[in-house]
Amino acid sequence: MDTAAAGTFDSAQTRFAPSPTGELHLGNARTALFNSLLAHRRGGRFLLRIEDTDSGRSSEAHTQALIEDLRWLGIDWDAGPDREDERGPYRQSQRGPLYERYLLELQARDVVYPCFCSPLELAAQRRAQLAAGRPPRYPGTCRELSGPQREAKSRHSPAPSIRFRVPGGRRVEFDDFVHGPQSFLSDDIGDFVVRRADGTAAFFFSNAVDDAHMGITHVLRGEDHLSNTPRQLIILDALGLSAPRYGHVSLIVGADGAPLSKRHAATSVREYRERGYLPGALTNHLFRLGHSSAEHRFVSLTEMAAAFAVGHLGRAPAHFDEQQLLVWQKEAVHRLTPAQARDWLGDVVPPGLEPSAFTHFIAAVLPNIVFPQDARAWFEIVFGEVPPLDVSQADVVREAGTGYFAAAAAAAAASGNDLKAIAAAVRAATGRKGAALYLPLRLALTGRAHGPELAPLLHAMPLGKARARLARFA
RNA sequence: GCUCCCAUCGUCUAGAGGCCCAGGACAUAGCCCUCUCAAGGCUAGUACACCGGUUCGAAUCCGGUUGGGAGCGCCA
Repeated sequence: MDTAAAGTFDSAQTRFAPSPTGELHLGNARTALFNSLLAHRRGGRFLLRIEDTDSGRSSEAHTQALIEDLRWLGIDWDAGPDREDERGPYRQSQRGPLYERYLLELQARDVVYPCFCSPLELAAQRRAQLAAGRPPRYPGTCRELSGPQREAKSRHSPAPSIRFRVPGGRRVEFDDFVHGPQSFLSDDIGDFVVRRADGTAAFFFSNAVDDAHMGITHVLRGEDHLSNTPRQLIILDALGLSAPRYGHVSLIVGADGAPLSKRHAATSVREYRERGYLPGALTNHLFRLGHSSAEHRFVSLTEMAAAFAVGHLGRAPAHFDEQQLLVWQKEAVHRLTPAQARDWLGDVVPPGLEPSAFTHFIAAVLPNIVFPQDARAWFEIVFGEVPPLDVSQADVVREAGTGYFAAAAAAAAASGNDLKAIAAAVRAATGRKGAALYLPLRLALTGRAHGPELAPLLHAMPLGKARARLARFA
């Protein structure tokens, strides 16, 4: 879309600014991913800023969980709450003095004013406006209070909030790097709160001030912020701070097009992690949600950064399809090294299993499993007990005959667990070939008609165990 | 209600007026390979929401309709 403008994304300073009020949501994870890719694409910096001004809803536990989940995904930041630098602190709860300073400046110029309306009054007004078919906007009750009126109010009202006096009759324009030119009328924007009654800075204010202060050049965020962007532009303008470029990606929706919720699928990174999904599966899926790339292979974050194309960010909502995620999960599983697989499987691995036995086992089984749970059955089959055959399977084995298995067991004893040698011996003894030759072997050895390739599976099996399983039917 | 965003195969998407009776990836189906499943190879089907307009020509531009989404919070 903008090959000419692509250069303007070099050395992008980006950030991910979550609010630690819950688990890392898929949509936020994608935002974090895209921002990190945008920055690391061409020598930029990516920052993590925790927006915890709402002390009631924010918690340090959530902050830690957020950091852990981002790390798990493989996303890394150049500075953040755990890696402070001169532009920090990276927790908004610790940036109060900065906000206060800017607020004082606005106060001195009468750009903001105290609002004594109570939350109850405001809620009632909103309901009334909505009921009357009008936009629910702050009616400006405290906007033009005189000095004495304010003093009178403040005597018998609790602490006021501070509102921004939105100038009338102005057109706010900006060029969204995803959606193109945008234009809003300031008359459609009500005076909004920049400081809560408890003294903390509100989102529009702290978020905009921090972006400017931290040198953020590109803000890539969800489309839910698009129509609020003018407020931040107005704030920045009043403060004389330069605004970043904004880009708004479409939201992720469920299969039915409705906002993604528990009803459709798991919505947090943590849940997928607990269900055994690999980080690469999630990042590869997210990479292609609302973003298109010529890169169709399973790729690393580094490769993603190279292939990330701002001009190919989507404007239409992207459906989250678990079936597609599953494809990446299989791919991610297939790519696991034995050591990584052992970590991934965790306590599904039988305790005390020798590393070399595990390596042989995992080489055989990995192509056939998707989740750790799938490996459990194969551990049992290879190192534990073989499951009983069902009636039709037992028929196949009986039909093969005792001579078949006598030859197989003898070959197993002589050759070790070499499928080639065993199959050759059985073929010589019975003249069987193809499925008639291999299926009874598979059934006797694994108790199942389907499964991983037989040769490597057999190779992973303890020596005496394989022979004994064949001898059962001799 | 007002403001804003969006609309191409099942899904993710390519597509910036002729290169498109629409391309790719994944999924699906069939075939091949094969001891089974998976993998791999080959083949197939499936989409420009609708209605008008502009134009020699529209998926692409304009208007409307419908449908979806967001915002209008002392949430972020």
